[in-house]
Amino acid sequence: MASIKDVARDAGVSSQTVSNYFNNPSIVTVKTKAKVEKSVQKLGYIPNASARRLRNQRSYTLAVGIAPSGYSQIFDPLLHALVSEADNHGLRIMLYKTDSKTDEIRQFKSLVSGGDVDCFILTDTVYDDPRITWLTSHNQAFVLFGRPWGQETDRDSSTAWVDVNGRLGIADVTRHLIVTGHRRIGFLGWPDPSGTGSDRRSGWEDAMLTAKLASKDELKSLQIESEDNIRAGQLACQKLLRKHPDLDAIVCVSDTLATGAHTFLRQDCHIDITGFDNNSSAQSLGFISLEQPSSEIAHELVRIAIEKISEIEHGTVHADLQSQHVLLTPRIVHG
Amino acid sequence: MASIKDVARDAGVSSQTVSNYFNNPSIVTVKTKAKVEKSVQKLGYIPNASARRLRNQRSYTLAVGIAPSGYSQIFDPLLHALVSEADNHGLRIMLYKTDSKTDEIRQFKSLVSGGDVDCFILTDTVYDDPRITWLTSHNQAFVLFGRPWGQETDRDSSTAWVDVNGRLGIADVTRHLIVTGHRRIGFLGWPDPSGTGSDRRSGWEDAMLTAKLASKDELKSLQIESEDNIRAGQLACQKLLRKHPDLDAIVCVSDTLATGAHTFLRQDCHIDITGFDNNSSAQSLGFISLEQPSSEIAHELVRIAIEKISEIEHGTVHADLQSQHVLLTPRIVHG
DNA sequence: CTGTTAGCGCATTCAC
DNA sequence: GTGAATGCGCTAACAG
Repeated sequence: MASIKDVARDAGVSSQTVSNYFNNPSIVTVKTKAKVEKSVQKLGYIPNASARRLRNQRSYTLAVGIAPSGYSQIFDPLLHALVSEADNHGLRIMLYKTDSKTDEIRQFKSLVSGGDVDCFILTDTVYDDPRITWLTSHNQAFVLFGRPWGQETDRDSSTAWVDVNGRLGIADVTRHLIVTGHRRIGFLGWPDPSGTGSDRRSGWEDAMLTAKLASKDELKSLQIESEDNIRAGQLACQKLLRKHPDLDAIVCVSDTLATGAHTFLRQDCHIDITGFDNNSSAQSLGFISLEQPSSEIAHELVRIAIEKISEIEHGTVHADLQSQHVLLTPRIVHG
Repeated sequence: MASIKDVARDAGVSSQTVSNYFNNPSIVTVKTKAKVEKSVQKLGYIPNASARRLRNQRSYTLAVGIAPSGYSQIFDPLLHALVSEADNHGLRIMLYKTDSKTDEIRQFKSLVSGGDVDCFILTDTVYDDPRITWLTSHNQAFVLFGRPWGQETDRDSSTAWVDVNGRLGIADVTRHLIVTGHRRIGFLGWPDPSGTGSDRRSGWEDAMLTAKLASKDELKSLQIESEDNIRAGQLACQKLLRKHPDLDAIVCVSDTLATGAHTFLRQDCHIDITGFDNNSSAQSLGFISLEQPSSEIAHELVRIAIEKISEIEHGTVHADLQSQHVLLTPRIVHG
């Protein structure tokens, strides 16, 4: 509740000196600094956020959308990492609801006009996403978590994103299976169209082709699609095994499907299963999985957000475009 | 970007009139209202949040803590419901990190002194929680999600909370099993001490004792404890069945454990399983579960938050204490 | 019922 | 290097 004036009075200086102490420390005498420091400590002074925001015309907050479905793209650990990373830079994370893409744009309008948000973090974007169009045309900072899937054009190069290289991750895990003696490796994927799903699947295809463990035609037969839930995973696994009883491993596009496969096969089976996300099921059932590097994702997301905010503030595009398209590698976690 | 002055100029009135249009509409002429309305629409005016916050000394934001562990008490659907409900009342949800209870108090300090937050929503509280002590002594509004477990005293009556009646929910589901012909019903629970876990277990005990399906001693033997993960659930289920091969149903304290039990038993088995939370596993595997009423929880949480903020603002405790201790009933969801 | 005045807390000009 | 003004956008008190 103490204001800058209280500190100034207590320290026997003027309020602007206190302001300088925080915003431009280099121009304050060491002696004065000590006095201010003491008073700040004594009064527990913290600058008032609203006043600072009003004065600087910046909200110091990042907005993250949260979808109605239980399964939003923003997973729990990432949210925490984001809050933590933002905190390191004096930024806050605010949530807004995204019941639909049009509803989301209504939210943008309210948030932006109200000066509530400096930068948006979007998920689940597609090519020609109306949200991207809106934000761009309103000169509003934003970063995507997840590449915008679909036809790519030049115009995308100005759209910053951070994503996880599922293709590489799945290829890594497939290679791991190969070098540990597996030869007949199936794939349990999501139904098309799914950008993320196709990307991950191609990792398995890459590794299999390179290792000459299957022809392109055989790859088609060695994979099966399933909705992302345990029961569907169990059934798909059963179906795949009926077709290929000789499988010695199954790479799954998600931990949910891997859990389905694993629980269908039970312990006594010699078929190895891998998943993606390293959720609690992967840990407890002990199958190999790929962990999304939440901290790094958050780190990059916040870094780019700050860049974008600065770009918009100064009306420049000084940043290296490459550095705003970040592809992170998931880490293999052995059960 | 339009300010209240722009609207005033465009509408040919003073800026106060525009302010009144929003904050005290009853004192504005119908004719004037129309003019203002038109200009607001035309300019897409939205009041600047920071200015309003500074002026009114209110942040219009609720803070929700987010824990580092993947499994925070605040689950995804609740978060969405919270954002949605807050939005209905012109409130925002801000996240802050809670790496530890002491770290959390440091966050409080920063958030409160900075005027960033009007009310906190806490989870995972215990009796004599240092956070509660701090918030209370600093006259700061807060609501708990989840009762503070432990020894209860008078002093708790001023602490508002919203919780889900796990005991009643589990008793309901147990009764459902009984009336559908089950007699030997086991329980798969969490290890003590767990307030929530004990609460839920006692629901099963209630129903079993009332139905005279077991003596108090037998109840002890019909239950088993397990860490909350799938593998542990599988093992505990196995162990329980070895002791009681005649079980015809197992009530589980969580969907995770239910998933463990269900996947251990497989389809062909005649033993029914129930869980708690109605997560995606419950839905896909098709076992009975209890759904947390996220919308209601959010509704009550926000309602009480608003009450608390008003109490603190006016320095009164006008609210009915009963209405600030809300126990909601989970809903049975049949697979 | 409408318009004028003042100030929320801070930070960026300027003189000194 | 420090202190005195000014205004960010808004709204609660007044006066008209």
